[in-house]
Amino acid sequence: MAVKDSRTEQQIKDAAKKLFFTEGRFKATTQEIADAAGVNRTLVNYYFRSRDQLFDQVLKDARLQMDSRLEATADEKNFRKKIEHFIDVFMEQARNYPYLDIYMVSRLNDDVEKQNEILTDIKKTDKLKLFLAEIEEQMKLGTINKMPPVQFFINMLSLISYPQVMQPLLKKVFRYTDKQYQQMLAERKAIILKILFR
Amino acid sequence: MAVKDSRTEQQIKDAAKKLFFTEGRFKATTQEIADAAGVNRTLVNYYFRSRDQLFDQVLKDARLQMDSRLEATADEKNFRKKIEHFIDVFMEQARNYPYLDIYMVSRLNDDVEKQNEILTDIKKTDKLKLFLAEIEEQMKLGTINKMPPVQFFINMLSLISYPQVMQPLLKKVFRYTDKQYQQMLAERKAIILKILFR
DNA sequence: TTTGCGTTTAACAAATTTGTCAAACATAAT
DNA sequence: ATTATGTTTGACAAATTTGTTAAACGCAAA
Repeated sequence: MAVKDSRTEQQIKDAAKKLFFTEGRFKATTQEIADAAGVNRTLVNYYFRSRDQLFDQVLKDARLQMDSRLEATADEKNFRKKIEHFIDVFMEQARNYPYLDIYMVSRLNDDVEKQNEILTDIKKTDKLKLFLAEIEEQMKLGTINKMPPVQFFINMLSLISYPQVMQPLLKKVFRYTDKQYQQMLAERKAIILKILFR
Repeated sequence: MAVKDSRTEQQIKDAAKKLFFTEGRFKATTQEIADAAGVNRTLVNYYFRSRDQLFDQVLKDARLQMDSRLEATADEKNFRKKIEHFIDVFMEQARNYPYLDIYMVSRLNDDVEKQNEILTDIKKTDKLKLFLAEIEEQMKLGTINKMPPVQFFINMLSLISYPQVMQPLLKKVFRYTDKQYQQMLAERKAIILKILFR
């Protein structure tokens, strides 16, 4: 009998993820996704039944990605090294999937009423709680400036992600070539560290 | 004769801007916009000819808004006060139109090829150049940490805007009520100032 | 009142996007 | 070679969204 193989299903999902998360083409149609995957459009229905179900699969992946990112705590005792590791992970993520976060926000805004069930039960993970506690501890130790730990966390996220999300616009504002912008982004790890550690 | 009055045209544009910039409903249809404006859908075509032309008008407004924001330099001699004024302006803007920036990015990503002419000639304004020069000067004076002035500017933008853009998601992650989140945002001016000024 | 002109509306047409289905296809097992 | 099972395709139907048109409407000037 025929083997239930076919990487088509994955190809379609990957194409959708690339369009949404990497290229920020939020209004991509199933036709565009199929084209990007190099397959016939009806295969989207064959494998996912409907456009919405494909989108929900993709959203679910985004959510898992975010969860795992929030859990991405290093087995590093040294706090500064741990933060460095966080920045590396987040920056790499933001480089590959600059629009992942705002895709999720966008989906949240789309429904408003429906409150997409995939995004309902997002919550502080245990690791995140532990991390926030550790941040607070380090503030007491004086390694970093005192503030609500959540603010420290949000600062870190902001400084990493926003320049990636805004890349198309900021490139125009500053008249930067792609190379110049990447160079600027590369400089940021050190700058962010300096900011976070007083 | 009949007066060429009718605030309908403006109502439609305002409704679109609210949906796009304030609510982040990027996939809003003309029907939804008309509903939000409380008018018949065909009036969109009557006043703007086509959906795309309305969207371009809205985009043009966004662009003007951004331009004026980049120009929003205070007649303030004291550098710190000037930065405070900037933060106030940007925070207020981000509060009213949290999705304005990413709407523009989204539009830039939509076309890719076409390179929407409305967003082609965005560039460093003179005021922005002057501001960057002033930032550099202040670094020499030691008021703020040394780094490429553009990085200082981007840090400021990131710390202000990202928490607003990500509000729907971060509210879930941290299990914050709306009130708690607004409280957290309100705390940020002082925190951002502390970060920017060493 | 009537005329003129801009505005609003509903019905309709066109365009775009999504979903269905039956037939063709591929390939491994019989 | 034939069969069985999963995959792919094109043609078609349905749904959604956008655009057009002619008629109705409102109101001020003649």
